Amino acid sequence: MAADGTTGRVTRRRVHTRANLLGAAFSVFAAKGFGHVSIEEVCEAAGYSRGAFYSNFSSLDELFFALYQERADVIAAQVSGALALDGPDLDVPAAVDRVTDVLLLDRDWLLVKTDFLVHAARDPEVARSLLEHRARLRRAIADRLGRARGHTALPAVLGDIDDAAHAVVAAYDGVTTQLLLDRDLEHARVWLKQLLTALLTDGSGTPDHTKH
Amino acid sequence: MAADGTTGRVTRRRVHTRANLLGAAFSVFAAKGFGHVSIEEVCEAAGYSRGAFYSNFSSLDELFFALYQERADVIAAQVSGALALDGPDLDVPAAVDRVTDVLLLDRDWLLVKTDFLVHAARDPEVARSLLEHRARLRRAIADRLGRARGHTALPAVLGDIDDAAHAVVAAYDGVTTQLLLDRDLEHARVWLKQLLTALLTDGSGTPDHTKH
DNA sequence: CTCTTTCGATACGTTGATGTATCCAATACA
DNA sequence: TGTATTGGATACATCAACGTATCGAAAGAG
Repeated sequence: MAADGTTGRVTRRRVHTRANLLGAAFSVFAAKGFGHVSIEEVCEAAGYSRGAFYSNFSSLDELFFALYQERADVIAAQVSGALALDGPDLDVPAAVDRVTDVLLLDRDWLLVKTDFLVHAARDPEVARSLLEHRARLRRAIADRLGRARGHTALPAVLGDIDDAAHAVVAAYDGVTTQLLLDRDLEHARVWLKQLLTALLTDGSGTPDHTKH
Repeated sequence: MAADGTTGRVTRRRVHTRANLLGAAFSVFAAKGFGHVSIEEVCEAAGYSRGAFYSNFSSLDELFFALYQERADVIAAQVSGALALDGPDLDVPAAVDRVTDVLLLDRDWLLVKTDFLVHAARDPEVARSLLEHRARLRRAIADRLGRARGHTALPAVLGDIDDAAHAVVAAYDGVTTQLLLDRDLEHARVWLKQLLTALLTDGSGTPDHTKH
C-alpha cells in the first residue's frame, strides 16, 4: 500500500530500492524486450523479491513508463546541453557533431526507446506522453536553430524552422532504425551527420564523402 | 510431424489453414503486439485449435518470421510496381506520390513491421534477413533513381545514388515513427513527400507549403 | 532506547499458457 | 469407391508467472 500517489509518511531505503529496480529493469528490458520480461526476472536481476516490486509499482507497465520517463529526461537534458554549448550564435556543424554523439551513444537505450515507441503506439495515453516529450525536444531544436539564421540559410523546401526541427527528429528516427539492425555505430554517426547537413544547409555543405 | 522442412507427401487444406493462421496472427499481432500474444489467442482468432498450430509451426517466433516475410514481399512488390509505373524515364514527384501512398497505407502493417524491427534488433539471424530485405528495397529505389538523372540533379551533400536511396529509406522510417504516435495519416503523407523532395531535389522543388 | 510505522520477504492459492500424445475426420490416390 | 495417409481436435500433465495476505525486520519519531 504505497504504490499509489499518496504521500507516504516516511521513506528512505524505498527510494534506493526503487532506483535499483528501475536500473535492473533497464538492463533486462534492453536484453529481452518488454513483453518478454516477467516481473520475477526484474526482481531477480535487482536482487529483490516480488514483494519489493509490488510495494513500489503496481504493474510492469507502470514501471516501464517510469523508467522511460526517467531516462528520457536525462537524454533531453544532454541534448539541450549539447545544443547550448557554444555562445548565443549556433555553429551548426559543431552542434550536429555533439548532438549526434549524445543521441546514438547507447544501444541499450535505443532498444528500450523503440520498445517504448511500439508500446505507446498501442496506448493513446502513453502515446500522448511520448508525443509531448518529442514536441519538447523539437522546440529546443527549433529555438536553437533560430539563432543560426544568417549563418546558414535553410533550403526552401523545408518551410519554416519548425519543419526543420521536425526533419531533424525524423532523420534521427530513421538512422536509429538502421543502427538497431546493423549495429554499425560509426556508420550511423557519419550517416546522420550527412543527412542533417543535407536537410539543414542549402547544398553548400561538406562534400565530405566518407563511406566504407 | 509436418512443421519441418521435409516435403510432406501431400497437402491441400494445409495451405488453407496455414494462410488462415497467418492472417489471424497478423490482426492479433497488430492489436496487441508480438510478445503480448499467446499461441492460443492466434488459434482462437483463426478458429482453430492449438493442434492445428503445432502442426504448421513449431513456435510463435517461426510464425512471426513467416508472417513478416510474406507481407514484406507483398509490400516490396507494390513499391516496385509504383516505381515502374511510368515509362523508362522517372517522374520523381509523381513516383514519390505513388510510393508514399503505398508505404503509409496500412497502420496495422506499420505496427507489425515495428514489432518485427525490435524483434530483429535482438536476434542477429533475424536482423540479417531484415537487412537483406531493406537492401533489396534500396536497390530497387536506386535503380529507378538512376533513370531520373538529367531530370533532377541530386544535391551535392548526398554523395551518390546509393546514398540517396539510403536517405529515402531513412526518411520513410522517420515518418513512420511519428505516424505511429499521432495517427495523422494525411500529415504523414504530406510530410514524407516534403522530406523526400528536400532530399532528392536541389532546392528547386515545390514550395508548396501545406500545413495544418 | 522504545515504540510505531513502513518496507520487503515468504508462503500461499490461482490461473493460463505450453507441449505432447492420442484419436477422429477429411483428403488424395488407386 | 475404398483405403491409406495426413491434418487438426481433444485431453492431459506440467510449469511458470501472477497477485495477495501475512510476518519479521529496518528505520524514523519521540
